[in-house]
This record gives sequence, C-alpha cells and structure tokens, in this order.
Amino acid sequence: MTAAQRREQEKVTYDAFLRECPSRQLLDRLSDKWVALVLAALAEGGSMRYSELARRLAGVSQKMLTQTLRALERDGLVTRTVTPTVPVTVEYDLTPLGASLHAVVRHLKGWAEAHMDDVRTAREEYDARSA
Amino acid sequence: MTAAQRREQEKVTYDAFLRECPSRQLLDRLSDKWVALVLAALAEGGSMRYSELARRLAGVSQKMLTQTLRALERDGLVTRTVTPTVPVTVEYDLTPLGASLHAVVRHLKGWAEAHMDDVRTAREEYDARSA
DNA sequence: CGGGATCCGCACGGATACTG
DNA sequence: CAGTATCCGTGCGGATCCCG
Repeated sequence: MTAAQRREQEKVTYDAFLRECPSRQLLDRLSDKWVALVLAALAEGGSMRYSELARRLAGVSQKMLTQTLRALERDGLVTRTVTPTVPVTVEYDLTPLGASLHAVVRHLKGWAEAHMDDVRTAREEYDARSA
Repeated sequence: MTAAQRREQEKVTYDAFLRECPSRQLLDRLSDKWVALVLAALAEGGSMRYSELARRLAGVSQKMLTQTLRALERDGLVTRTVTPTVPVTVEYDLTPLGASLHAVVRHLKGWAEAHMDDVRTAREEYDARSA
C-alpha cells in the first residue's frame, strides 16, 4: 500500500508540475478550438466587431466566441474596446503579444502544410495494414 | 426559415472546411494532452519502452498512453518495434517526421517561456480589475 | 510486460431564451 | 448589437478487469 500511495503522490506532484509548466498552459490555450481561428481572423482582418467575428467563424456558438474572447482578453492577447454608441459597438484587436503568438501559430501552420500529406499517406498505409 | 437554413448550410460547409484544414488537424493532434509530452520524452530519451514512458509521464493512464502512441504511430510520427522476447519488449522511437514536429513544438515552448510571464501578469491585472 | 475491453462520471460545448 | 444565464446531451478520459 505504501508503494501505491507513493505513486499517487508522484502523480499529484507531476500534475502540479504540469499546471505550472508554461508550455502546457500555452498548449491548453491553443487547443481551445477557436483560439487559433480568432487569432488568424484578427491578424488578417485587423480590428473586428463581435458580429464580424461571429460571421467570419461560421459555426461558432456565441457562447464559445465570447468565452474565447474573454480568455484572450484576460491573457492580454486581445483588446476589447467598447464605444458607447446606441446600440453599443465593441471592437476586438490583437495586442503586440497576441500578434507575436499568432506568428508562432503560423509556424505550426507552415509545418502542417508542409507535412500533413506525409501524415495522410502514413495513415492510409497504417489503416490498410490493419485492415 | 430559408435564411436560417442557409446559415445552417454555411456552418456545415465551414465545418467541412475545418476538417480538411491541415493546420486544424495538427492542432487537434497537439491538443491531445499527452502528445507533446510523449514527443518530448522520446526526443530527449531516445527510444523508450512502454513502461519507461509510463513512468516518465507520471499521471497518464495506460489507456491514454496507448491511445496516444497508437495515434502517433498511425500518423507516422513514431515507430513501434516489438521484440518477441519473453515477456515481450516494445520499443517506441521518433521517426524523422516526428522529430521535425518536435522541433516545431519546441518553438512553442520557446514562446511560452519567453512570454508566459507577461500573460500571467496580464491575468492578474484583469482579475484585479474585475474584482 | 504491454496492452485490449468495458463501464462510468463529469466537464465541455451547443441550443435556447432573455437583457441592457 | 453584444452579450449573460440556463439547461442539457455526449464524448473524453479515468478506473478496473482481463489476456497472450
């Protein structure tokens, strides 16, 4: 039992370590389905309004869009500017930090476009072999 | 109703587009909680056995570890070598493709280590403001 | 040792309705 | 227009048991 308990403790410690790990946190952010899309939309289109984003990312629920934007704003990656017209106008834009993150994401995109064909053929071979 | 139906259709089309998108697929892979960790472990430690990986990534369930390894093998990112000793020995290693992906992931890690402090302080400010 | 199969909880995301 | 609040289904991942 003592061995099992030690294992348990190690897992907890490792989990804590992972929560602290900056890379892990970044990965968790990016894995949010819409983060990369929002980043790309804002990087390409400049500052955009809520409804523009909603239209651009067809398929996103407003709940997810809001949630994503709040998270990005909280992380200092986008700015949210409210103009008190009637009705209200809200503009979203990338911060320099957000723009730099987008640059990194574009590296990912680059790898994807360069190598995903290899991955695809690997998959087909694998599936054919196991069939 | 026709407008709503058109919206629906647009969403379906966009969803299909996203499924085809190489970057999206890559992001989906990386977002799997353990993929990056396995990549890092193999890149650092060279070829490793199943139980070595399990020990190194304390906290992973064997189901997830197996699932992750299968997915990576299917994508041609790692090799799985079975040596029919008694009991069986299974070695996992990175393919060149897997190694190149790991290089990209390390860029992410670089960004994370360089900027996550900014993110952290941004969060604290945000939380303080909303409190 | 290196898994496969199964059951199960719960958290994440979608749909809907309402508001300033 | 730009959200907030609420309900709800399901799918991901953990735990457990078993096998070659």
